[in-house]
Amino acid sequence: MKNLTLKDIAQALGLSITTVSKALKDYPDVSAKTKEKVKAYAEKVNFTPNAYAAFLRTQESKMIGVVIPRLNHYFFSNVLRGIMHQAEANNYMVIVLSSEESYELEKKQVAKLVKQNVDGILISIADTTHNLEHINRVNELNIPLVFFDKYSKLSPSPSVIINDQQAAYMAVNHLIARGKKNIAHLRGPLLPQNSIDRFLGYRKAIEEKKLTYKKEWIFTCENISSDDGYRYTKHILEHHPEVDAIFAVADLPAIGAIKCLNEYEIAIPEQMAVMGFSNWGISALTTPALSTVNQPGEEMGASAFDLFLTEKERLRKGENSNVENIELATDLVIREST
Amino acid sequence: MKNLTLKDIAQALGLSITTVSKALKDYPDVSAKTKEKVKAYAEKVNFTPNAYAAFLRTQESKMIGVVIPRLNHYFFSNVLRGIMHQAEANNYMVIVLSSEESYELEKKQVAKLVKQNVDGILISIADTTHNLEHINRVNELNIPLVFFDKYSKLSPSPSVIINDQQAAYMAVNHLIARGKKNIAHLRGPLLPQNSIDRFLGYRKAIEEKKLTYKKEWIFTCENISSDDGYRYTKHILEHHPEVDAIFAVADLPAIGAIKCLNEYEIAIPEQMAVMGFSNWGISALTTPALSTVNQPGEEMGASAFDLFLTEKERLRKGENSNVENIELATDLVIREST
DNA sequence: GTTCTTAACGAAATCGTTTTCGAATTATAA
DNA sequence: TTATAATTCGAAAACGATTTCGTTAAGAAC
Repeated sequence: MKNLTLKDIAQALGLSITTVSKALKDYPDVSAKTKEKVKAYAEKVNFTPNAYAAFLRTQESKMIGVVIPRLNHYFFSNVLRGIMHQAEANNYMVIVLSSEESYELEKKQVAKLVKQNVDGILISIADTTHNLEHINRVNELNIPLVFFDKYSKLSPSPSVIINDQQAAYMAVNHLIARGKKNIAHLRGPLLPQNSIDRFLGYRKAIEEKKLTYKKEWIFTCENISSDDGYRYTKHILEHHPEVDAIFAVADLPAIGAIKCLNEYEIAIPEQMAVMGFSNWGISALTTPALSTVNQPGEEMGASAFDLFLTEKERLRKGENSNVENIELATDLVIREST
Repeated sequence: MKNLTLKDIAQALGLSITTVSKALKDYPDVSAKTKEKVKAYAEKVNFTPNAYAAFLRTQESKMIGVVIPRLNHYFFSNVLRGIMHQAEANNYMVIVLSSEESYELEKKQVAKLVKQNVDGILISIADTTHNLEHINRVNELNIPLVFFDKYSKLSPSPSVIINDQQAAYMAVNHLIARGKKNIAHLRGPLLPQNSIDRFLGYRKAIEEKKLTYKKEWIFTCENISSDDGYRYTKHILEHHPEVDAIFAVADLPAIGAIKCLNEYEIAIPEQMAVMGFSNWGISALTTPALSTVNQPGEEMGASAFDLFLTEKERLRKGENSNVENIELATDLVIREST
């Protein structure tokens, strides 16, 4: 019942440990006959080599670490799913750690993964991460690192992201096409690139169509929470009655906005349209259902893992080739709120 | 920059590997002076022993495996948070795997964890798990295993759960106290214990207060999805107009119910009250906000990890003492829907 | 001076796998 | 028949930490 070792197989078959090991790895200096015999037996007793012992020789742990800003976050759950699915297909185990959107914790988690000798790190950096020393240290150690979704332009590591600016641009254009003229924006915190890009996409659409752009219509959701959305929407209703649409940096603030509008009995989308971003599972369940931008989470996770594999290969054979940066397509999900 | 070894420290300090190792682990046969010296140096160069090499000797991987039915599930995310927090405090790494509510996949994931030599397994079994051979195999291998939330009465492993029956009983009593007399129940699948218990709590409350109990008012949500809730609520409106309250097995079906009621412009809670179960983050954001039962997710995770530690200790020194089963308290969260 | 304790340290075996390098056997060529 | 090459296998040395069991040296007891 206990986990078997090469030694057990060798004894059972009257071979040496060496030969058994080589047979299982298709070394050319093992006869076809013994290979067959060994493989058949290994299959029968469900043998898999001890990962820890193997690591000691190969220095490959067959584990990757993933650092995400939050665990209970619909989008990141989907990304994780994609990562794990791909990892499984390639015989990797996944260690998931959360930075809780804290730079300090993020540093610790990365250090922990390095100490664990993971073969690579996939990371979506925290909103508060302003310094990339911890990432650079990973690079110096030649450990493959891949960004997904929230990256930093300060590091040359490969990444898989969406074009946030263009996605936001499309979303706001959709509001404009619906006849909205005074569009407020609930933006994200100042640091992360995607919150900047979504804001830029918003402004580009507004300016291109020569609509009113007002600083007073921009609100910063520090926590990207529904509460942020609720509070700012109330403020908009009370102080900026001319606003006829809200574009939020994420679904959660958008849902908070809808909650507020419902309480004030404002007709959605006639009096006020609301647009979210991310397409969380719940966004289809609000009344009215929320229009939003679909982010392909699982696809992003799978791509991130694939990028890790190519990056690992790249590092193995010198630094000649260039790192890859993948941009995934998004699409608008039009529901009842616009 | 590379990860240091005992050898490096030994050379730097002019000691043997043995002494360095023993100094770091406070062996009594090392002088206080050298202990100081070694510890100070190890601290300075940020040394931590290689986990893989250590495993080979001690057979302790300092990793635990967690199997949950779904990744993007608010409640389980919270449980995970609790587990990870406690694991971190005790220097354990966590491998998370999802069974996707499939018995077959659950078996595979457990087998994978065993092959990885995890020190223990925390598991919440899938709705479709009807056979506990895979769990029993883990027990036979003397690997500590702990159930959380969804357990099975067929295995003697320790568990941390809530009293589903009592929680449901309290929830339905609250509906009754609000003057509701014809209460329908959107129950979960037939197999998992907690869906059975919530149903039993519902029936107990109904029968105790001599209210009408009708089989036609019980609906089985196979996927515990919002869609289930939406569909059955529509059915109730069309075929059972006398029903004045709905008690759902979980928040998702309850939110589907609210969505449906809003579309039909049924007044909530006057014409129809709705009660959920779990207190998901979104349940506060619906219009009207959903009343529900709060499940202490993080606490459950932390307790599950603690149970793992005591179970490990129990196994280490023979099977004399009894396994522990912890029951956490729940509480009603009354919002606008009741 | 001899014997015995005790304190402080190290040599070496071990965990299970990988891989290098030789040895042994067989087949081929001269 | 002998020399050479090809084929198939195994011995042994890593990887890095842990732990058993000795060894050495200093001090205590006689």
